[in-house]
Amino acid sequence: MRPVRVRFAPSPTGPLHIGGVRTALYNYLFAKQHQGKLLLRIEDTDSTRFVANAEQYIIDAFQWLGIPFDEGVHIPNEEGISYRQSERKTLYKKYAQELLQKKLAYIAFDTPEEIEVKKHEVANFQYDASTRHQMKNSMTLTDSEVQTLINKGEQYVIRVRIEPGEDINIQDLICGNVVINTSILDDKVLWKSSDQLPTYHLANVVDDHLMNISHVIRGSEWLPSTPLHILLYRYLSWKDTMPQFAHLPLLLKPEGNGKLSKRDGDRLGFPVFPLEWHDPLTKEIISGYREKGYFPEALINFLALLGWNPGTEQELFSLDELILHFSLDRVSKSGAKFDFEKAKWFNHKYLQTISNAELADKYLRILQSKNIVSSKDYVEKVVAIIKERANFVEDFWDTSAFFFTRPLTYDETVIKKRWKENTPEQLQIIIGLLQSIQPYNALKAHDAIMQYITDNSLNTAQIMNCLRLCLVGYAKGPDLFTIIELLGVNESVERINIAINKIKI
RNA sequence: GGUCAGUUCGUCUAGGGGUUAGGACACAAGGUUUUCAUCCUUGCAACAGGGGUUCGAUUCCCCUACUGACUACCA
Repeated sequence: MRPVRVRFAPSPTGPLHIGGVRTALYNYLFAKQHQGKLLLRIEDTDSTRFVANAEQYIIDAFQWLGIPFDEGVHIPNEEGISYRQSERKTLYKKYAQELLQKKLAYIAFDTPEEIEVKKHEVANFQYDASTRHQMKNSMTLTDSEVQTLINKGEQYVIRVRIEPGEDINIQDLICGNVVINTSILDDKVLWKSSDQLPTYHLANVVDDHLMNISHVIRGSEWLPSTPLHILLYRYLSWKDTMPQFAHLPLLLKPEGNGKLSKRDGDRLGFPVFPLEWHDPLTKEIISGYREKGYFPEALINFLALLGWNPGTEQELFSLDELILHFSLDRVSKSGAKFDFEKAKWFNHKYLQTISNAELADKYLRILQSKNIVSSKDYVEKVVAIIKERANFVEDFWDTSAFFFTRPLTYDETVIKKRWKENTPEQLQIIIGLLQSIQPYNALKAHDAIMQYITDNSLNTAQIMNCLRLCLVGYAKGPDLFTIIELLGVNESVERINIAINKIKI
């Protein structure tokens, strides 16, 4: 079997879409599984849609995701090969010429406007074998007429010549056998004189051939144009080394129907891009998974299972496990709706596996931005008891702010329910208990307070909730005795005193 | 309009001629807890419709419906 070489070939027209991330991921998994190579090629043959930051964004995104490429636009190589199509433009013309010589392509002078007119005149007009004789091209003009027009500086395109009536068989690794008849194909433009650039179809086939691509794994929107690509491989006498195709199902909107699009994310409140995108033109900032607090491993795990499954009940996979288990024949044929809740669950699972030290470092940065000074040791202890209730590091503050700042208000409903006339004096006794325990820790505090409650036949829930109210400000959160320990005796006592003074019934 | 493809719980999916159609997310209930979460347990919930083939179809075939992609000098 020939060495596996696959590519991810985005067009730098904007931020990398999450569907593109999945396509790249599947390419990566497939490549690694077969000890193959993954290439990053930039398909920037449409100068009109070029967006300045897009290429760097794509590179940064994969850097963050931890998907490395073996070759690509961002990786220097000794041969001086460019992986950017705009820099390979001279290459493509040669192959267009070859097709011209073989009479498998022809020159056409019809302007876009003229074709537009034709489309209005003729219903379902298509530039193909049935109509090309009515048009202005090298099949209707003589060689000298063509030459004259070119000499005059007339712009032209090179169109592939497709003859009708042939069934083209696509042996797709995911979709199976798909047959498309050439009669429905049109004579696609391969190359344009105006900018000296090829269109996607020519550039893609030429590059895949020259780069020795063994498998083309791409979105299923390409399936309909695959017959053209197959024809091109044949026309250029590359049929023997034609890559195998695998067309991935689309990612769909979470609600309703249709392809997941950029606007869905903002409308529904979740990102559709890996990283935050700063639009150079509109100055708009669109959120990304990284900024929302997703771990790249969690996003990858989630994406991997969206359209593929191992056939077992395992759902949590490391990247290495994905490489081991991934296979194209277990990729589903139907589109998958994007389930944001499940993505959060994956992140929750990953969060639990990360060390307290590492999480503390992340949390420390958030605390810093809130001008809170704290020791790493303390933050680590806080993280240890709150991480299980969080999906994101960004959730930490909401559930643990009281570890760093004193409560400013006290939950009214808790006061109403739990705060009695004699509560202050009970709390005074608890202050005494806290000040007397040696050593000062959660266990000792627990024993002392529970002893006090049982000795005096008090209502546990009432005492505990009032105490929590003093320390936290509301009636939820982690184990109260752990809070007492972490806060320390002085802070705990201070907070109780403040609360006794502030809370009036 | 044409071509191609797809359709199993709300969502992601497993399964496949005979199954109580399995799992996960979400949701609900119960347990645990001083509280809120977590966690555990349980529950809820699906083969698009119609024809065949067959002893038997969700599974195979056909039709219909629906959905999607494509139908650019965009990728």
